[in-house]
This record gives sequence, C-alpha cells and structure tokens, in this order.
Amino acid sequence: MTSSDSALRKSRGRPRTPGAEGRILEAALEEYGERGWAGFTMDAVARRAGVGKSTVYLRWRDKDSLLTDAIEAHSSGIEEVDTGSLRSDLEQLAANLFRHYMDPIGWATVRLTVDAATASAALGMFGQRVARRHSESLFAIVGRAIERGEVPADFPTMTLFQCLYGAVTMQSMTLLGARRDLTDDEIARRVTPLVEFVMPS
Amino acid sequence: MTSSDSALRKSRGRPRTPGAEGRILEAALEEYGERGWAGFTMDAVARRAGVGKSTVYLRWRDKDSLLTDAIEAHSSGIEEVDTGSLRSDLEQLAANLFRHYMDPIGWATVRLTVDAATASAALGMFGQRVARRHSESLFAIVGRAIERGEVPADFPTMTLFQCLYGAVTMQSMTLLGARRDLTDDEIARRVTPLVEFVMPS
Amino acid sequence: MTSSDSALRKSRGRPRTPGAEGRILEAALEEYGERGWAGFTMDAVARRAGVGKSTVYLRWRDKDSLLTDAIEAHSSGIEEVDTGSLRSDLEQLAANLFRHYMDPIGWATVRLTVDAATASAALGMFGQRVARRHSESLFAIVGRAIERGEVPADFPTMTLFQCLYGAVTMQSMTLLGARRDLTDDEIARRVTPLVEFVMPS
Amino acid sequence: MTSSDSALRKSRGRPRTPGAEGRILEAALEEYGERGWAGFTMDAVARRAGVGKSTVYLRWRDKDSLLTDAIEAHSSGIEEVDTGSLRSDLEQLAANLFRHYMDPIGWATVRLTVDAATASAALGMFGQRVARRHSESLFAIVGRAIERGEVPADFPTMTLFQCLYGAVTMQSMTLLGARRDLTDDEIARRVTPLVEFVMPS
DNA sequence: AATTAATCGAGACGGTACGTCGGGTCTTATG
DNA sequence: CATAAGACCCGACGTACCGTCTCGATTAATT
Repeated sequence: MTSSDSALRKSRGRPRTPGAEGRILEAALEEYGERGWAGFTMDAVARRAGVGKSTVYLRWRDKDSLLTDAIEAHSSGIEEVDTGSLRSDLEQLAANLFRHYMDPIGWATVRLTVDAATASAALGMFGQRVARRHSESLFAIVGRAIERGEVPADFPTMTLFQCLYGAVTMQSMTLLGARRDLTDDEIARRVTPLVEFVMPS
Repeated sequence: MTSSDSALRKSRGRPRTPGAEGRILEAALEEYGERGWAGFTMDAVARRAGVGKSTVYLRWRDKDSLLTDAIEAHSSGIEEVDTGSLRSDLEQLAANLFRHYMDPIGWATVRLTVDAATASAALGMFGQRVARRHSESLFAIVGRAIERGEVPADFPTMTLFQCLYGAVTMQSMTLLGARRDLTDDEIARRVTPLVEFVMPS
Repeated sequence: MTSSDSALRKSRGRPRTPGAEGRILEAALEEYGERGWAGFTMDAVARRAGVGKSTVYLRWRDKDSLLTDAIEAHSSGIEEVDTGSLRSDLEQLAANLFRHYMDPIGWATVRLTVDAATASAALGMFGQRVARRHSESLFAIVGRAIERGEVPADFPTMTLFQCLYGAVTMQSMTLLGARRDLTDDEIARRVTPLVEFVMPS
Repeated sequence: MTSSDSALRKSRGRPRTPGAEGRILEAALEEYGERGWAGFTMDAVARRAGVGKSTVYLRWRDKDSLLTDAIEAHSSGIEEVDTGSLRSDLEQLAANLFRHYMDPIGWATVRLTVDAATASAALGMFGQRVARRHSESLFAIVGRAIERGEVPADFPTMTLFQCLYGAVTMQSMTLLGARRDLTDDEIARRVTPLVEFVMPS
C-alpha cells in the first residue's frame, strides 16, 4: 500500500533490503501486542526490527500507516468453514470471529476500522477493505446453501452478515477488557442463540 | 465518576468554580469534534474553556478520563420511541441510532467503547455502561410488545439488541469517512431490511 | 591532496568519471558559500554536483577533507607583490590579504584553520600549510629588502608576519558580518597605520 | 542575551527555576570540553544539567545560541595585569592570552568569533563584544603607561592591540592541535620577541 | 478582622516520542 | 572489477504534549 510503487523499477543503487519490510511489520505487531496503542513507539519498532528509523519512514509515512498496514497484513481474514450445513457453518464462522477478536491484534482490526470511520482522509478505506474480505467468507457459505436449496436464491446475505458480525462485535465490546480467554465452550454458548435468532430452524 | 465525590463536603477554602466543569466538558467535545483523537490535547481544551490546566486535572485524572466523561455525558442515549407497534418502534430506534452515529461525538462513543475493550484498566467498564443504557430503550419497547402480545414473553431481547445495534454499527463503520450526511430517506432504506430480517412480518 | 594518488594507474575496471572531481569541488565551494558551515552537507554537495554520495566518499575521506581541499584549492594564496620598497610591498600585501578575507571562501580559510586548531586529528596540518604558503610571500619581500639593505639580515620576519597577518585577521573578525564590501580606499586607510606601526619610517 | 527579557515581569505562572540557567550553561561547557563540537549534544547537556530538553529550549533558541552564551559567559576576559612597566605588562597580558587559548573553551571564543564573522545574522555582534572586552585590559595598561610618561599620549593603542593579539592568535592557530600544553617557559619564549618587536626597548 | 485552606489562571518543569535529516557504510547494477 | 547510485544504520535535531509543580491571586468558612 505504501511500499510497492512499481514492480518494474530499474532500481539503480542499493536495492531495499528484502527482509526489512516483513521484519518491521512483525516487530510492529509484537510491540502493539505487548504495549498497546499507548506504548506503541516507532523507535521501539525500529529497534526490535534491527533497523534504522529512516528505513521505517522510507516505507511508511507515519505511525498510523505502519500500524494499519501491519494489522491489515496480519488479519488475513477468518478461516473458511464448510461443514455441509448452513447453520453449523454460521456457528463455526461466528465462533472463529469471536476467537479472532480474543487476539489483541484481531481486535485491533476493529479499533482501526472505527478510527478509519472517524478520520476522513488518514486511514482511507480501511473499513471497506476489511468488511469485504470478511463478508466474502459468508457469501461463499450462503452461496453453497443456496445451491443446496437450504435458503432461497434472493436471501439477504449482506443483512445476515451485518447482523451476525455486528452481534459478535457488540458482545466483544462489552466483554473484552474484563476477560479475553473464553473457552470454546463459552464461545459456543454465546454463538448458538445468535445463529438460532438470525436463522431460525 | 471522577468529579462528583460527595455533595456533603464541608469545604473550607475556595469552592470550585461552578461553571468550570461544564465548560471543560463542552470544550473537550468541541476539540474532539474538530481535531479528532490525534489532535485532542489537554492544553487546547483548557485554553478553549478559559481555564488553567490544573483546574482540569483537579477534576479528571487524565486525558482518557476527561474524554470518556465528556462523551458519555453528551451521548445521553437514544431518544425513546413508542409508536404502538414493535416493528415501527424498532425502525425508529434503529434510525435514531443511525443518526446518533452520524454525529462525530455519537460515533466517538463507539470509538471509546472499542478502546475500552482493549486497554484493560484505563477506561474501565465504559462499554458495559453504554450498552446497558442503550439496551434499556429496547427492553422497554419489547416489554410493551410482550404486553400487547406481539411477541412471546421469553423473547430473546438481548440477542435482538446485539443484532440490531451490531448491524447498524457495522454499516456505520464502512459508511463513515466516505460520507456522514445521510438523509432520513436513505437511513430508512438502510434500516427497513434490517428490521424485516430480525423481525419477519 | 586526498584524491590524486598517482596518475599512472593501470586502471583496471571502470575509469573514474573525468569531470567529477572538479564538479564536486565546485559544488562544495558553492554550497559552503551559500549555506555556511552549518548548512554544508555532503548530500547537498553530491546532489548539486549531480553525483552519488559514494562518488564523493570515494575521493574524500570525510566532510572535513572535502571542504579543506575545496577551500585550499581555491585559496591559491595571496598574489605576489614587488614594488621595489619594503613599506609599500607590505601595504600591498596587507591590502591583498584584506581583500582575500572579503571573499567568503577566502575567509573560510581562517575558519578552517581555527577548526583545525581545535580538532586534534581531523583537519591535520591545515593551519601550518596555509601559514607556510602565506608566509612565503612575506619572506620573499623581506628577502629582497635585506638585499637592498633596507633592513638588517637578522630581521625577525616571522614575527612581522604574525603581527601583520594577525592584525589584519583581527580587524576582519570584528568587521565581517557587519559589512564585507570595503573599497580599496577604506582598506588602505586600515592598512597604512598597521604598516607604519610595525615598520616605523 | 536570550533570557533576560526584563526584570519587571509581572510573572504570572510558575517562575523559572533560578538555578537552571546556570546549571545548563555549566553543563554545556563541560560537555563541550569533554566531547568537542562534534560530540556536543543538547540531549546530553539537558541530562547533565538534570533538566528537561524543553527547559533548555525555553531559554535558548538552538544549539548555537546555547554554546555561544555558554562560552561568552565563561570567557570572562583575560586577567588584569599591572606590574608597573609597560613592557612587562604587555608580556604578562600576551602570556595570559596564550594560556587562555590553551584552554579548549578559551579557544572556542576565537572559533565563534570567526563563525560570527561569516554568518551575518546568527551570532550577531559576538566578535565586537569579545574584542571590546579584551581590548579594555590593554587600554588600561597603556593608559597607565601614558600617565607614567613611557609612551606619548597619542600612542596607537588599537593598532598595538590588533598586532599583539593577532600575533598570539596566529601562533595559536598553527600551534594548537599539535600540542596544547605549553609550559610558562615556552610561552615566555614565544611572547618576548613579540613584545620586543611591537615595543622596541 | 484576621486567619486558614482550597481553588483559580498561568505557565515552567522533567520526560518521552515524534518525524526529519545528516554522516559515513554497504550492496547492488553498470560500464 | 572499480565506479556510481542510493538504501542502510545510527543518532541528534527541534517540536509538541503529558501530567506535575509552583507561583500569586481569589474566595469562603473558621477563628
């Protein structure tokens, strides 16, 4: 996003150190995970990545850009699920999202999305990108359900997406901070009524 | 939360300037609205409120506390609705929430809730408080619907709350930044299918 | 100085770009003249010379070396004088030195000499070299005066040199900054009493 | 210079810490003495003075200003001499100046003067101030000599000043770097012929 | 009335991080 | 295979803000 420029650079002079980009992103995530936003420092990231600060600023405009990229790169999306039935697919998906949010970096995606929705220019279309990537999983699931005839072809998938993801996100909002170490069982107990509600059997 | 303490102070010495508290909260909101989180500084708040920094720090522990209080005080909750029918009550409520989010300070509530869910100690139970206050409106609505016999007594109100509010929040996440000036008509077009989905006619 | 090495390189590999050396020296002088010591940067010199930084560092050890060479190369010494009489020779010489100091780069010689006297190793014997070159003119003048019998053979030329050059330098120190555009007349008015003092008629 | 402003400040707000100014100047000198110009760091000065960087920058515009002030404050002038005879007064004075230059900070005065003569605005009239202060000693000496009848009343003191100080400065330029630990004897050997030259017995 | 104590506006304080920039080194592709 | 281009590491720059502190000036309640 910030770095690529063009693949076909003639590139005179010393080429950019190959590993650097990745090491910096990784260091950024680790720092963010350990210290949180408040304690997230460019100097610390550079030091941890074994890299000069200028090397970081050569690739990212500022702190926000780096953190955004780092988190977006990491939050590669929820794992696909395909259990054969719509209901259990949804339960799995919701549970996966829940687990994703338990991870500080997973939750950071939400944080950045909310920030992006505030600051007009800075964080750009971060929210849209994340939403699209996440919704794709759900569209795949519903697509298969339509093929199987479980739901009609004009099923309002997007609305389902908003309700299901929204509900999980809302739960996480009030839950996290207090505790972020739910067992699979507890997650299931929270997810099942949700799916039952949006997709009554 | 931070300020009140107790009304029955004997209070020797000069009493606190009456208007100060309010002026500071107001200034905080204005600053936050204009400059966003990044540009939100205590110095600016104090200056705008025409108050010394110590006067601010005498009342609020730190920046987070002030901003939290300011936003919580402003976001006094969604207006009650009572149209006589559950469906239109829900549509009204969702539309109100939507409008609430269009306001930068309304949206800030979400931002803080998300932050609060990250930083363990700092922002405390902000999320819970907000959720409780918002959910009360919904419980009132559903309560009346139960009395009218529109829904069974064991209706999963909390789940409805999470889905409805979650969905509106999700929409706002991907919408805002791009544009935050939806007409009532556009809001209705977004809200109706949501309510139809969670509460099929 | 730093660069030449030897002309008779067998020169395997790519030969050095012919113009580079000169362009760099010139760029160095221009930069130094425009921005002064504080604003004198290797990057700027390289950029102005249309050359990579390594091209510069291949020829000069460091910033000091480059600047030293650039200035020493330019400041090719005070023009010789030979009017036939010691007094007027001295007046001419002192006036020439004065004019030399009016030129920013001429004055830079002094600056570097002083720097050289501070930093032990870095600038090496710059001071001595400059002093020797300048004093040679004077020794020539006094040599002729001795031959003409104007002064005794054991005349303390070195002391005269120090007094005359020192006095002109001192005047320049307090003069420059204020104005560096003395007319020949003003220079004469400053020089004459000096020579009268060190060489009473 | 930078700080004074006015004695009659109404002085609202916390007054500036009294000792700070002095501690900073002292720390600056020590740092400069130990590390030289290249290693002279604002951070280090602040740390050594036990002071925040902002406290330094509140008083001095930038690095140059601080160092200038520090050196000017320290270089409080050459000690007065009064031996009863002009010649030995001059020898003493020249020797004192020599010793002053042996001290890195004493020599720094020269460096700054030369810089000041280059950069028009930055260092202001530093050269003039230094020259005036130093010349006052000499004027006192010559004044007494005139009273004693050793020299005529119209003696060109300023020219003497320029020659004597200039000569000592010139010697130091070519001497320093090599070695800056002359014994009193060596100093005397360098000074005597100088005085003999400008003031023949 | 004099004393006491809390609060006020103002702003300096010690820190810490920011994003920039320069020095000198190192790694490529180029000629 | 020496040279040239420019990315690299390092660390200082000067700025901004945090939350604390120290002033002198109010402003009641208590002596």
